[in-house]
Amino acid sequence: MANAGEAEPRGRKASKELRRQQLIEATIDSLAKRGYAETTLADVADGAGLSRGIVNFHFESKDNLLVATLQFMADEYAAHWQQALRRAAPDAASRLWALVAADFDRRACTRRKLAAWCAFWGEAKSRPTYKALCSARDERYQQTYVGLLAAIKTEAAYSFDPAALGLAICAMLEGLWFRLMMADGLTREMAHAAAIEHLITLFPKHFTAQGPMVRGMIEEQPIHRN
Amino acid sequence: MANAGEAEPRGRKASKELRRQQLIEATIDSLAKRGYAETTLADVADGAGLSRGIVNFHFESKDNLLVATLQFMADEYAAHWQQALRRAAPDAASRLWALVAADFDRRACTRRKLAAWCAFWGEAKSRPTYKALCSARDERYQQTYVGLLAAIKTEAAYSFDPAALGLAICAMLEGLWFRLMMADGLTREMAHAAAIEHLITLFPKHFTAQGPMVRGMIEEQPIHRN
DNA sequence: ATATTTTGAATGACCATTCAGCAAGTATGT
DNA sequence: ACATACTTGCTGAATGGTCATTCAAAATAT
Repeated sequence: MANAGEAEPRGRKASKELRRQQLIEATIDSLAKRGYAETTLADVADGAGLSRGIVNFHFESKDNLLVATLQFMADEYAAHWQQALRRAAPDAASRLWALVAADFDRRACTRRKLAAWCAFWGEAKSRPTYKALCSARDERYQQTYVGLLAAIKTEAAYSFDPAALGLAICAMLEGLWFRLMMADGLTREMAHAAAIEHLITLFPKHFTAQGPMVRGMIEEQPIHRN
Repeated sequence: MANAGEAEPRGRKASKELRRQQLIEATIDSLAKRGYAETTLADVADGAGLSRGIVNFHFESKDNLLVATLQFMADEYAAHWQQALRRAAPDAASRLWALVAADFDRRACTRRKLAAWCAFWGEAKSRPTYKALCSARDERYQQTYVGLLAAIKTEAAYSFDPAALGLAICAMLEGLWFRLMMADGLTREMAHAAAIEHLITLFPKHFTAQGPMVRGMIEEQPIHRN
């Protein structure tokens, strides 16, 4: 393993781990460009600038490569929103706001990544391995929302059901990602704005267009974030 | 063409149109069971109980069959929600309620259909024909929502942006369909309940758990629908 | 020298598409 | 009624192309 902080060796000296990562990136490219059904090992190898047999050497099979790719994207996504959560102010409103912002962050929400997610989603229903990976991704995420919504509910006189709203909000965020793929005129910023508009309308006591209100400061100055 | 109301002829005498429909249904079955990438003409033909060459005889190519299938599903979906709209009471709240109910209606929202939609969605980004058909489906639907939301807004003192909320609500409904595929414990009824919970929380002056309130009757008895 | 990584041609499986022929129906003539 | 020619729907074996996978040899490391 190369020392952290130093550049990895290139060319032949590339470590096994680096080569695998490189092939995973090429796979995401191919999925985004050609879709799941049209993604071939030849295309992945070409994308990585390597020869035809390389994937089977490092991953044994095409299927392994695809699973590893999905695994990587799921891990990366989880790390991203969990970091956003840690960095947010500790109150529920701020955390909720940060989670939504993370979903439309420039790093997470690229055409390339969305298209790759989309490709896996399409196959997930009929491939138990994909389905399990996608479900695991969603479940923890949704539970986090439900927890935050429950906290928000106790802070003000709302009467919603946190479990139902959590499901609906997660579905909305996923749906917005999806529409970013499908609708041509829709931008990341517009989708984020729609999600925010939604939060504000749902929880007028916690959010304004400027951001979340912090408990104890309600009716005072709203805090602007991001 | 057979007389309306009479049974179509079977076997050899089946009309061209009936045969095409039969093959489209078999295609939806195959997409739902095996996913897009694994759907073969042999599987479709077997599913229809016909021979291997049959699809090329009636549709020229696999691609034509898939486009015809997507077209059929899109038309059917549009007819379904438009009928729900016509049958609803004329006020905006009732119409909105009816649209949401239509999305989770037993006829429209079957595992089979959802899975087939899902299969197409996964490929839509990289296939312009699919993308155009899916987008056309979504656009009119979303515009209908935006119109109803604008009407609701004028009826009461809300301050939301109808365009943004319309987008978000459509995304939520699509996302819920999606989750019905992915999350194992989720039922049609639960998803519908989550969508309703959402409407109630967004527009407390128009909806209760019992249904939409009709203008002029507000603060009186809510009307129960469906 | 030995081990590891990479190459790229060969292999074999799978699958869409083609098409010659068969079967079932329909029209016309006797 | 029957026979004949013609049309249409259907079949399934053959074809050719694409692609994952294998592997012997080559290149590069230690």
